[in-house]
Amino acid sequence: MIDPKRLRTDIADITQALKKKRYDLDADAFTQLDAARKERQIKAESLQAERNQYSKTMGRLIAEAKSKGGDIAPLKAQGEALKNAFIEAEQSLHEVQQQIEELLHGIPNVPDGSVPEGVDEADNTEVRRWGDIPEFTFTPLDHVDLGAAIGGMDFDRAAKISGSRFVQMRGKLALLHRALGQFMLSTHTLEHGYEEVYVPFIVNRESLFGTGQLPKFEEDLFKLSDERQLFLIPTAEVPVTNIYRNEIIDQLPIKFASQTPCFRSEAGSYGRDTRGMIRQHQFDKVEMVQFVAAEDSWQALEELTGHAQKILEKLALPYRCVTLCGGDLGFSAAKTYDLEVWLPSQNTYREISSCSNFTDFQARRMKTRYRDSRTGQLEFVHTINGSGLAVGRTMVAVMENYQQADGSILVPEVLQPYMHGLRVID
RNA sequence: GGAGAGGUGGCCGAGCGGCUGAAGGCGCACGCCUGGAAAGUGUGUAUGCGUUAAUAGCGUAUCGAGGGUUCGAAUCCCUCUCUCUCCGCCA
Repeated sequence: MIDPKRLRTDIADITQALKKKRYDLDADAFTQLDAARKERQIKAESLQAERNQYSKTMGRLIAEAKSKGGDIAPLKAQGEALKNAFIEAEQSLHEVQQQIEELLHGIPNVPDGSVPEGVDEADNTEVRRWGDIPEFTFTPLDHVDLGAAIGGMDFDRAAKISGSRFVQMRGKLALLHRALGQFMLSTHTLEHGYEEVYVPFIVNRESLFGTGQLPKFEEDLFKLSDERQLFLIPTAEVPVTNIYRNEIIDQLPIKFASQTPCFRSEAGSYGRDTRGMIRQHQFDKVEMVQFVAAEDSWQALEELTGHAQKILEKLALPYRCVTLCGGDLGFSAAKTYDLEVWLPSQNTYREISSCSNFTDFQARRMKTRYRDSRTGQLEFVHTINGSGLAVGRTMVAVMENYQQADGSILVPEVLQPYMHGLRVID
């Protein structure tokens, strides 16, 4: 959520900045609503003050009236009149407050100045490339064909069990999948200073509101039919970030890493990536989440992106890093780097990690604060998160980049300890 | 699933219709004391919102959440939620 105070004082600047995100802020509507809010709030609060004042003297007045044998009905009637006047003012205040809130909840985070202009992913700007694109003396297969040849990657049976966009794996491929997750988690905890967390995979509306998936993006989520309004997590970002919802953190920074399954309805992407494991309703992901002081978040974003890159580098997978342009940037993010891994079968780079600085946007929604050591004031923390990495897509990348002419797959050296020393999958 | 008990400030814990943003204690901060420290002692110690030049005042809200009764609710009533105890069931 954007700071409403900032919206009052800098609305022109914010409106301009949000254009980059292709969001059209109705500044006049906000200004009018806020003026109405101010007027009504002053009125309601002064009526309430009057009423409080009156109620305080009531005990004495009633006692006096009674001792003189007087009638206390008029005293009560006056109190009642004050109450009714207040209730009316309060209702009218609530109306505007609700409208303002609705507007506020739908405004995306303001993109950072360094975010490039643009409408979609074609306008993302490349920051760096790493690794050499492998050259094959044969025509490389994609992971689906490789999986079929090896055996143990079964989309048909997954469809029978569940439907489209699911996979079932067995044997060495299931092991490879597990090894990848373990390798990532171990690297982040042992080398990058993250603490491992295990979290619920089912969350409530408040948590999804906190990180920004709700109220706008409900159709992307799997919702449980149960009356409690629970949802399957689309990313570990939701439960992990919400660990500190409604709390004051006393020690920053905090760095968490967590492996979870992620569930996405993929509504609106019907024709895209229908083949293979690239776009599934369920996939595993290792997520890194940092809570930092406001002044540290930009550095933390660079650091966290580096941690994700490190995984790709250890796996010797060629990748590039791009800065998302305004139009491609998510609702809650102020800036996002995507890491894209090389996929030989597609002869292109595909997203495998997304690392973002949310500044105080999520913290404001979650009411997650810390005490600034210099001013002693409570401030909203900044949150940063990123995939480190999407396990399913990493598996695709390993299979395709490490394939050999005979259809077997070499196991990257760093994974071998996690795979009982296995060097080749065939 | 059945029966019961409870959620009050950073923590513990009183309060059970007006004088309570909330006793008392612990913790914390600052001062005094001390050669220094401990002990002792004094003072202070929530947050949001509004107004404002102001982190000064003033107003308003908050005692798990939401609703209700009342002139007035932390205190009474209802719903929800979470925690604990006992029984049942169970990975």
